[in-house]
Amino acid sequence: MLRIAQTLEAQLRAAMQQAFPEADGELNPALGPASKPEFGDFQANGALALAKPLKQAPRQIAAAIVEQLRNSPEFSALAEAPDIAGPGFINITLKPSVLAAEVRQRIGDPRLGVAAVEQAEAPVIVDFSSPNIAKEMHVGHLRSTIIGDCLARVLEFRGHQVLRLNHVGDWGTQFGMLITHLKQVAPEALNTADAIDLGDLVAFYREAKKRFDDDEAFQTTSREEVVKLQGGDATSLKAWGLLCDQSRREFQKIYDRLDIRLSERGESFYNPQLPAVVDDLRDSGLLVTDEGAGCVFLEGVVGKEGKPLPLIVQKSDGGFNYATTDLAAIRYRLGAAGDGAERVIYVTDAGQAAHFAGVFQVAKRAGWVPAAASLEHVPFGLVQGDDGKKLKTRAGDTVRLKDLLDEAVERAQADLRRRLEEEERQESDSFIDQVATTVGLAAVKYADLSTNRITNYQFSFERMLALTGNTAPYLLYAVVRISGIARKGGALDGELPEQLVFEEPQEWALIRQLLQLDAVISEVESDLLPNRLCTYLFELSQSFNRFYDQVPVLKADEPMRSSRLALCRLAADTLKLGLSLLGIPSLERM
RNA sequence: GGGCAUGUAGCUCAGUUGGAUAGAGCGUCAGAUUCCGGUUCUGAAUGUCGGGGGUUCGAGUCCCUCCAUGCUCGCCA
Repeated sequence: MLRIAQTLEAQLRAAMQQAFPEADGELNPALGPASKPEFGDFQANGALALAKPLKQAPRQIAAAIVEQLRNSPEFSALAEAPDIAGPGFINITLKPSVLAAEVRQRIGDPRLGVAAVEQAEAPVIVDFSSPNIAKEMHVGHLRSTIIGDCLARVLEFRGHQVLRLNHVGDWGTQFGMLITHLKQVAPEALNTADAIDLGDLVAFYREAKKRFDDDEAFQTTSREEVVKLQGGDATSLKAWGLLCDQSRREFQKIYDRLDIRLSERGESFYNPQLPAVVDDLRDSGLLVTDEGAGCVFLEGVVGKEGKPLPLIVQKSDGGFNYATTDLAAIRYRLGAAGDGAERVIYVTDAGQAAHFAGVFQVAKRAGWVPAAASLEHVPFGLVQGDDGKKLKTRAGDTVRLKDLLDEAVERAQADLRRRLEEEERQESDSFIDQVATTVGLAAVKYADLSTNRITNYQFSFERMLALTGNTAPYLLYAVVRISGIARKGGALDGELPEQLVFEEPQEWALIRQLLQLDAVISEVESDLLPNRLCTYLFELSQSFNRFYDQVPVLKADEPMRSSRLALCRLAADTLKLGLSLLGIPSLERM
């Protein structure tokens, strides 16, 4: 309905201009969706803002605008006569014939009325997931991976050329630590593939980190090891390559399971560009050496004792750090010699907000950000347990992502088996496996996506797997119900009747909901808030269930039967598309 | 101490450029079922939108202040 909204907006603007030519320039219809169904489809609040400059009562202004609209044949073709309500709202209700025509247009359309961007222009980069090599993926990677994938899917569906980049932590101090430690305790791991398994590697990593924190000599050796690696030392590079390969295969198992596609381009990719980044900063006069480190002092950010806060781009030992890498990445991603992107989206936890603000500022001051390009940090909150604290295992360890997904699927399966028993249903093991896997993983994804990402999020298997409420199972069930109608003889892809006939309020409510899809997707595209899409799909499911409960489909007479089947088809297609944009596959039965 | 974020019903959370009587789910209570999968639907109760001030015709939304919680503050990422 975006197209209709745009048309109405233009008509309202013209009506305002005709009614109040003297107020030209500040006329804004303030058109939005109606705040309640009883107010119609749209409401225009523009009359209220004009009260002061025009020195007239807002209702009087609204009346003058409505008068113009009534005289407009173009407006009358779209909408009923508008109402004036409250202090001066103009309520607009679309004609049933217009809504029915919109429905008809969407049926069978693979894009369901969602426009694609004009041209495949410069790419959009979504930087997400980004685990660290030599570590297992844990609950801390969950949100970035799921949210980033969803945003990428939405942008891709809109027709953007999306680069899904996995900025893995495959470089830096951590490798110095790990390689130094392994040289001493498990040297075979540094020249033989898979000499030790990943679980052990993680344990070694923990030990190395502990030594690094406690032992100054070890710290120095580790730093030297980093410099060797960054300098291209053959032995170090080989060891590094082996560790990366091993981790990469483990990550891929998780990505395959979650159906997530990513192109790996780790921190190491930017290594050759780091000296040039610092040189550029020096040439542009931004670089200051302070306490032996290469710094760019940030504008508008004050640290302790009123001193400006530096962004360190070269450590006093000559090494580079993550700020340097992130700057190199920006330069490469936005630069014509690199990706030439127009928008770069970083999906990382909110704790890094200050870091990105600093890096973005320096990149802009260095002139690496073209006017048309944008850098956006998409922050999200912590995953917390039921106790409101950071999620941990009972033993107090970090929760491995694999274990978390396993448990979700196991719980979904136990729940399914119990229900099958209660209902005395017989299903094959492969059916049970497939449904439990889909439901379990869908529940994890949906629970994460359905809350506003900025706040912390309380993780609860029980809540996310619940069959009622705003959960993945509830949405999946709505799709299953429609499939049920198809199985019982309702050909969903049958010929459309000459005229679609709708007469029940539940049908109109469902139609209005269905026609919101394009507006919701465009909102997610700009605000990068997947929970808006979730809310929409949940409300759509509710509208459908109300319709399903109160309006018979298969038993109805023609032409209502065909019209209702068409609504079912559009509802199923919309739900399936919406779920797929969340990264969730649908089921025929469950 | 500085910066950023958060604070909305018993619980988990929505609330889109400031707009009509602040919403939903869960839970609670009361109902519905000859019917396409009841994993459903209908209805009820529940609020100092953290406190206080301000701007405005109008504030959960913007500004100031205070309180609480979390994150962060120079060589990890």
